[in-house]
Amino acid sequence: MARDNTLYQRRRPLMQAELDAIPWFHLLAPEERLRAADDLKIAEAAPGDFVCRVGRPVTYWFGVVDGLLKMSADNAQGQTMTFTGVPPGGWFGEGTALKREAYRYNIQALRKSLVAGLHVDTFHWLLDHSIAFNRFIMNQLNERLGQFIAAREIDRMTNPDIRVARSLATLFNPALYPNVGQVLRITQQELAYLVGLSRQRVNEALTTLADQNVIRVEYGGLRVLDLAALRSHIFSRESGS
DNA sequence: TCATTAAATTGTT
DNA sequence: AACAATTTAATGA
Repeated sequence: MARDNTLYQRRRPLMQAELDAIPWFHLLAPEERLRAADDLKIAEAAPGDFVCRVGRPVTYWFGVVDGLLKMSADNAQGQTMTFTGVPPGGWFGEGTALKREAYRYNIQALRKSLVAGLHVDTFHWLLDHSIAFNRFIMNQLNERLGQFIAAREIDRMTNPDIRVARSLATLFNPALYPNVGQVLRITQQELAYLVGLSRQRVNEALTTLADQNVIRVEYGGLRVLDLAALRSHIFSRESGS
């Protein structure tokens, strides 16, 4: 498909407000910021557009400025397995960028999104020059490792309510997605795609979670009231057991 | 700014 | 999967 080329064609430099939406940018020293800002590109991705594909050589380290992306991979049986969503403020691909290898997963826009890219060479330059940037990357790798382990656990769970809750918890991870805050812009349909359930079942799970004051359902988004409960609470659909 | 209309999203069967 | 109800976004006076 010619679809992922459009991302290249529409890219442009970032505006100040978009730079402010990059969590690691303000960690840099002035001269490092100049270099980063000079290299950073941004492009709009339409729903279904690929930001990167499995097997392609790494050219950029990507981040979500606005919108919502889906991280997935195809297993040996040819089925698509979704790892996680990437909400605003999330940066990904540092593992493969570090090794200059090929992408190990597909990243696809779930809705119209603004995606920023930092060239791998600049990524390495920042690693060589900024301790703060190194700390950011280290923390990022550590958090994501935890996420992947959690994702495996989620996959083994049968209870849809818990699956939805845990998946939501990863999206509300403040370390990885600092721009999400208390309210995550995501439709129930989009969440259904991420979790692998029907929209109806997701709607039912969200209602249950809302009844327990763990979240609040809003139009076009969700507000988290109790993140710890989202991560760990055992939900019983029956009345007080 | 307000009223009307279309589109998107949600709640329910 | 389909439908109605609700919320938001877009349009134009």
